[in-house]
Amino acid sequence: MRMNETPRWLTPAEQNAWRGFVRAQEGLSGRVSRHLQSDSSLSAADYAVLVHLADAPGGRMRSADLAASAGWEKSRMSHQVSRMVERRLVVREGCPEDGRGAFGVITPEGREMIAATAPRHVETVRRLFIDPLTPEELEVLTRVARRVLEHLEQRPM
Amino acid sequence: MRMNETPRWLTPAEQNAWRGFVRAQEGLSGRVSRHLQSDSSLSAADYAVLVHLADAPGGRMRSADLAASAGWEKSRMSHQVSRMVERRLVVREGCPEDGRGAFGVITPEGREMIAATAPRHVETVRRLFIDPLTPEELEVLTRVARRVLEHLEQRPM
DNA sequence: GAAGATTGACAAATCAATCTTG
DNA sequence: CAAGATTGATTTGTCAATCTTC
Repeated sequence: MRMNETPRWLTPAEQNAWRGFVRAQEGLSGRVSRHLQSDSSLSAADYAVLVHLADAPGGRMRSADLAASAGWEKSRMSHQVSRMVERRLVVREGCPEDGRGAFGVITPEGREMIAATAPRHVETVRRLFIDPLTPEELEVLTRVARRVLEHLEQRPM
Repeated sequence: MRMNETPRWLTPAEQNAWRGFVRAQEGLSGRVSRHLQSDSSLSAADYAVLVHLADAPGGRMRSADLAASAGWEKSRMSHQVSRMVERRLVVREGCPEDGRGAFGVITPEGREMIAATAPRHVETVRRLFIDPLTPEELEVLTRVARRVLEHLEQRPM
């Protein structure tokens, strides 16, 4: 358990990177969510689900795929979809080939909602995230994100 | 309201940057939280509060400062502190100069907790976040985070 | 019994409303 | 009545347990 080794503390620069990274994303997501909510009564979670479904062929996806595409736990997606079903943004349908499977399917109301919301949402993201950064910074960020995500996937738990 | 302008959609590269940024941070924070939780029964939020208090003179901070230092809403911090008071990690104390004010003060138990937890936590952050990135990337990330945060602060709401 | 998915109980975050002192 | 802070109601997320089909 290596209890008696001196830990390698983070340098101030490393701390700034870590805390800044976390806080910048939390701040951004929070702000974007509030804009979304007040413009459209959609949460960021609602929006994410609708985007993925709208892009999918037939407006439908298997639960597990939908969860994976958003990077969420299955149970989180299931709760989310349940709430969206109540608001008629989505419906559930069984899977003919595999009786265990289930589809989430976007409704016409869901499509209307996202069509009406997307333009302002995109503007918000552009204004708060894209605009203040240079193209090079965006590129680095993309690389970094990909690397971090791959690294996480390689390490189970 | 500019309803009939065609919105400037995000390019694929811009989408990747935005989604990647959000997902990388969510993935990282989630993983780090779970490590923390299983190692120590502290949540990431608990840890953040304890770190700030432990660093502060007298192990104490005014509620508003504590909230600001974590970048949280006051009410979130208040709920968080209440839960931590129940677990004896923190106590509340009144402010002599200003009767409205309140301090959060770390307890000896709180200090023990964080001292015991910090080494493994730091290792986790290093392994998952610092190690897979180059120093240049960390630097860019820090700059980007600072810029984004400043940009957010300038725009109220 | 394992895969696919949902449920229920609980913990945490958000928002508006409230309380108290200046 | 404004500032500092907390509370309560509601929504959202997490974890373990369950249900059903393969």
